[in-house]
Amino acid sequence: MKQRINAILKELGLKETPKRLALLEVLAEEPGFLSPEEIWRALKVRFTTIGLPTVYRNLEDLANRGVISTVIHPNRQLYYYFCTEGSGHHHHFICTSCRKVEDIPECTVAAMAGDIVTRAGGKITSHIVQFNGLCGDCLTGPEGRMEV
Amino acid sequence: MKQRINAILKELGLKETPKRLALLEVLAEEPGFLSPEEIWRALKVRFTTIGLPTVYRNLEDLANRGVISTVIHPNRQLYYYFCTEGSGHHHHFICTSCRKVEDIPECTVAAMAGDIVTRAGGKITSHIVQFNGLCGDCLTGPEGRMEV
DNA sequence: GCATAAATAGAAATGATTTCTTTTTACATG
DNA sequence: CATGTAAAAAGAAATCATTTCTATTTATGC
Repeated sequence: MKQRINAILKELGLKETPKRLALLEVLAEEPGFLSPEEIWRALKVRFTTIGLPTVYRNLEDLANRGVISTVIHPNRQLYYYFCTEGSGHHHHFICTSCRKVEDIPECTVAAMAGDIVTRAGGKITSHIVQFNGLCGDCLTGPEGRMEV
Repeated sequence: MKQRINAILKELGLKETPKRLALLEVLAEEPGFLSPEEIWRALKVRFTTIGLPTVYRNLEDLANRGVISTVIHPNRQLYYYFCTEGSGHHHHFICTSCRKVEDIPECTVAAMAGDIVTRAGGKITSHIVQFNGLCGDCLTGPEGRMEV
C-alpha cells in the first residue's frame, strides 16, 4: 500500500511529506469514510505537531486530484474515503451507521438500488441523483452569470 | 398559487402564518434555487421584524415534509427550490451559474445526462449519484451502530 | 373570547472550515 | 554533500453559516 501511495504522489508531482503519507495511510487502512477531525486525531498519535488546517488542505487537494473521494453526507459535514477501485469516477453506497462504503457500477437508477440491496443486503433510506453544470443560456451568453 | 400554498399547509396541519405564507410565495416566484439568507432578505422587504432563525426553521421543516426541495451544492451551503412538479421524489439538473432548475425524469444515468443536455442544451460538469442507507450488518444487528 | 400548542423574535452560541503569516521541509540542481 | 526554492506545515485567529435558547406572540379549535 505504501508503494502505491508513493507512486500516486510521484505521478501527481506532490512532495512525499511524512504527514501526507501518513494521512493517506490512515485513509487507506480505514474501511469506511472519515471526517477531517477524525483523521487529524489519528495523525496526532504519530506526530506531536500536526495542524488541523494541514489535514483540511491535504484532503481537499487530494480530492480535487481524484486520489480520494468525498462523501456527501446528510449532515453536510465533510467526509473522505480512499477508494480501492482507483480514481475512475464511479458511485458509492454509504452506510450512515457504520460508514461502510460499497462501490456502485453504472446501471439504471432503479436497477442500481435493487442491485445494491441484493449485493450488500442493506436498506436504502435515501439517494441523491443530481447533475450540476451550466444551462444552455449560461453556456453561450456572458449575461446573467452569478456563480454561487 | 396562494390557494395552492394554503392547501398544502392545511393538508399538513401547519398554521398559516403570514411569514410562512410569504416565504413560500418568495420561493414559488423564484425560478431558481435560493439560499436562506436570500429568502430572508426578500422577506425583510415585507416584514419589519423577521428573524433568520425563522427562515431556517421553516425551510428545514418544509423540506422534511417534502413541500420544497433541497439543492446539494458544491459549496455545501443550503439552497432550496419550490418544485412546480409537486412533492413526488424526482431529480434535478441545476445550473450553478444562473441557478435554474430542470426536472429529471427517471432513466439510466448515462441516458439521463444525454437527455438533460438534449433538452436543456447545457453542459454537465459533475453529477452526484449516491445512495444512503443501512448496510446489511447494521440493519440486522445492534452492534457497531455509530450514526454520524 | 379563551386556552393552548405552535410559531417567532432576538440575542447568543456553536463549530466546522478557512485564512493568514511565519517557519520548516522536500527535493532538484550543481 | 551543500543549497536555493517552491511547496508544505504550524499555530493562531477569523469567518460565517447554522443552531440553540428563552421569552413573547399568534393562529386556531372550542
